[in-house]
Amino acid sequence: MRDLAVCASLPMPEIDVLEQYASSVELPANGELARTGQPCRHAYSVTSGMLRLVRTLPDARRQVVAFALPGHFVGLSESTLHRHSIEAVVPSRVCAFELDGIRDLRERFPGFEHTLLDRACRDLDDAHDAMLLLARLSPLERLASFLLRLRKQMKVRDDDPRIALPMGRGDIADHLGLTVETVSRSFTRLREQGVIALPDPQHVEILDHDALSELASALRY
Amino acid sequence: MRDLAVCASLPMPEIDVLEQYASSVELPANGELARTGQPCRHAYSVTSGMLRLVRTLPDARRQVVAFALPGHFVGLSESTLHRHSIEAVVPSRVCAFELDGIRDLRERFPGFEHTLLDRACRDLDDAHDAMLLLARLSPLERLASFLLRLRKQMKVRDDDPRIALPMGRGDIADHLGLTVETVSRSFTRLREQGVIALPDPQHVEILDHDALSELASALRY
DNA sequence: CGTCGCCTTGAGAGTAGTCAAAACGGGTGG
DNA sequence: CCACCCGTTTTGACTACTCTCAAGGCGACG
Repeated sequence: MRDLAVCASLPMPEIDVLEQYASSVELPANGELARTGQPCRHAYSVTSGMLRLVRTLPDARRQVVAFALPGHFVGLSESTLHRHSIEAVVPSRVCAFELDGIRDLRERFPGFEHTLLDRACRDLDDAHDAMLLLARLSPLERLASFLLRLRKQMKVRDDDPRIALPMGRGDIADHLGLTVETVSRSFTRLREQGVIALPDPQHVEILDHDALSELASALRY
Repeated sequence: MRDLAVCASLPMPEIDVLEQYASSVELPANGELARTGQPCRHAYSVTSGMLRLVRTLPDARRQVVAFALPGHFVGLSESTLHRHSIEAVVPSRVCAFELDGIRDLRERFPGFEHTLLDRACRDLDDAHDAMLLLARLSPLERLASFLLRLRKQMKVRDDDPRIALPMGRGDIADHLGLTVETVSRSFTRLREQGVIALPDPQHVEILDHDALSELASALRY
């Protein structure tokens, strides 16, 4: 509990308070943590695994608004209803906080609010990056940007060229505003150009980091 | 000063404190308030007019991340460098706050932080809406969504069918991830279908609100 | 060994982009 | 008052790219 990133700003006694409102949740792959339209009851901190935030249109068009890795905090919103579903990409563990508790702590402990605001600002910057990506980048550039961002978020050693892709091609497509086919073709093209290797569909190995960065020029991570 | 939306949560004495850090800035049309890459020194509250937040790629591809109307608060970021330019769409007046002052007040007055967090959450929700729009909507749907959102933000009377478009077609295109030509053609198509009227390029009149809402189905404002 | 789901590859169609030119409007100077 | 110029918007013809539809490969699991 005290290892959670959101708690970094809290002194011990406050962590105990927060703990009263917290519960650990185990999710299988594709398990649903929240559904669009439901009232917001909890906010979540990812402990292990990976979540996806998904907005779906009536006609099944889908947008994966973000992937949440361990350390990420999700679920705060101005709205009282969930604006997107929250689902597990792979078996995951999250820490669920009752919003009442969050509110309570926000009021009683300014440093906590401060931490949340910082994170919100970062998420906002990320969302703006994503907007540029979706609006103006080619499929190849989108994929390159995505790979580099994922690599950075995974916090792998700088000299490790391997990236694990826990999510399927469909999730990547719906995150990058493309179709599965185009994502697949883009992977293939990067491989053919010698920029990456694909030992298997869930693993990428960066062969030419400069070329990849060049493609992702728009969004430097 | 005390009319500014960000001050709503502040009691009188605090407003006086904030005022010490504040200065009013007048901007001509297309005037620059901040430039990408510059260190962040101020945050801004829009008093009158309209701002645009712009990210530009080296090869001149542009993305208007957001338009800011009176009441909007812009400039908070995790980063110490501006991630986008801030420019006036039309002659505008803004209230500039030194970030030091903001930081100061954030620490000393929790309610202020709370207000900022709420606004950040709303901005984040908006950005997520924009992502879905950019990733999955057709040009016509994008334009319909844009018009309805703008109308809502302008806070016009519900029965007033007129919408003013202070920004040019280029800005709209770069906001919706399209080209000027496609934006123009989309306007024309909406007009031909009797959904809107275009008394002049800067003014839209909604003739068939239901049809427009239907097109914007994805994003209800 | 066969089935199922996911990923990849292929061929064709449709949509938005590109390039080019014409309309429109506002402002300036004759 | 009119002529001209410039920037913006609109329209048109064509191209190219991504999506769609369809089939084939591959691995996991029973």
